[in-house]
Amino acid sequence: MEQKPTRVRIVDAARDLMRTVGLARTTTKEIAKAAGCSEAALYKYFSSKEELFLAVLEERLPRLGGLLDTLAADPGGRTVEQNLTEIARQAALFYEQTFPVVASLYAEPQLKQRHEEAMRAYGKGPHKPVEGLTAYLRSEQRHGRIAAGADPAAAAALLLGACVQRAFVWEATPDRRPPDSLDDFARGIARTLTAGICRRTD
Amino acid sequence: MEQKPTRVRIVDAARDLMRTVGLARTTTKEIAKAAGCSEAALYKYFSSKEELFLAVLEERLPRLGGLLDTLAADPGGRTVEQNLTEIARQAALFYEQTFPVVASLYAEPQLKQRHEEAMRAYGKGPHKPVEGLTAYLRSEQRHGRIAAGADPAAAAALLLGACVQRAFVWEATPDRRPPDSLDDFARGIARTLTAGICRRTD
DNA sequence: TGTACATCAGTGAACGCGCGTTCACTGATGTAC
DNA sequence: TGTACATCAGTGAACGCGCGTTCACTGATGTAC
Repeated sequence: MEQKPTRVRIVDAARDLMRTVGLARTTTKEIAKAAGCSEAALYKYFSSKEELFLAVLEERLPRLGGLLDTLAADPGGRTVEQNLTEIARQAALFYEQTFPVVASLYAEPQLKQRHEEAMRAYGKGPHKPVEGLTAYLRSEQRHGRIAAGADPAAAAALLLGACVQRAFVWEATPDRRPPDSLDDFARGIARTLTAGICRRTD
Repeated sequence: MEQKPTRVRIVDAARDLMRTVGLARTTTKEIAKAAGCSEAALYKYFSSKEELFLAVLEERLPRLGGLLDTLAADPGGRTVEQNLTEIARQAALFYEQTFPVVASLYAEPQLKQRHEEAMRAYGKGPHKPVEGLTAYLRSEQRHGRIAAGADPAAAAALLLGACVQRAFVWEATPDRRPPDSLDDFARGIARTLTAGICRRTD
């Protein structure tokens, strides 16, 4: 059985612990134990614990950008509602993975700020999905598949907001699970967003 | 100048530090300094630092329940869109205050879990606003002011999700501020949610 | 083919600091007679 | 009115533990001649 390089094992271990026991309880001792090396080895690859955490954030958090950018360029042969359903699905999965780790940075504002600076330098960040989805909706608007008077930025905030919310609300609940399946959720919000809830006169 | 009771000063100081320097850097020494008492005094009122944090969470976090419950009982003489605009305004303010503190609990899962258990015991929790708003929308639906085929739960998730998202997305941005004013934001999402974004045939 | 040396990934044990917590104490206020 | 004692809010200084970090070291592998 092949053994992964030590650095990879360290970053993986740190990410796993951040997710399971939380940022505050993720100690160098535990990371080393989980990675199967000595604590001293951590400092051969990272100059400090903070640098290790930054590496986790930069190298082990999934992206959401791709899907949105490709859709903005080419909506494919699907309806707007179908596309929004798929976006909601992907976004909900993305935030489910990402949110607990990113949220815990609020406990360490210095780390949070360094992470944000690093993201900015690469043109990433939590505002990118909203901007990407807004761009997609605007392009649909130009093609006439979305009402001319609609507000793409508001629509993007609504859709992605619902996905973020889903990631954090239902954990605090007794059974720790959302009340509906991911597919039902995605279909429901895509449909509601496209149709609106007001009473139709026709 | 009247001096507040020591216990109040301690809890206030802890809350302020949690917000400014973050949960991880909020030490008993700093709390005592900010409250103008000795560290030993903290232990006259709380059996541990964790108990003090729980007191902050239970006694110093604002609620959102009220507005939603009263609206569900009596929508007043306003349109659905007007009510949703006001809800969005209040919710955005609420999450702006609440989110940084609650998010940081992800760094301390044990504290997070104890807090959630305490909330459950009081019938509170982050899912309450969604349920409250869903209830309000359902009552509007019964009164025929919302389309019979609409999905109140999805609509509630969209509206409140956008408010949560607003609280956490724009902090990571270079200027740390949302691109639009609170009023514009609230109006935009309420309008988009009621009207929908799809092209009308009429 | 053997030898002397260099490089490299990783370690065990220690270090010092800052943290949450506790201890023995103080000085002010209340109370019984 | 004075005295002896009890109660109470709060303190200064210390304690011990766990943490991130560093140090001197090892054993394996590569390389020059």
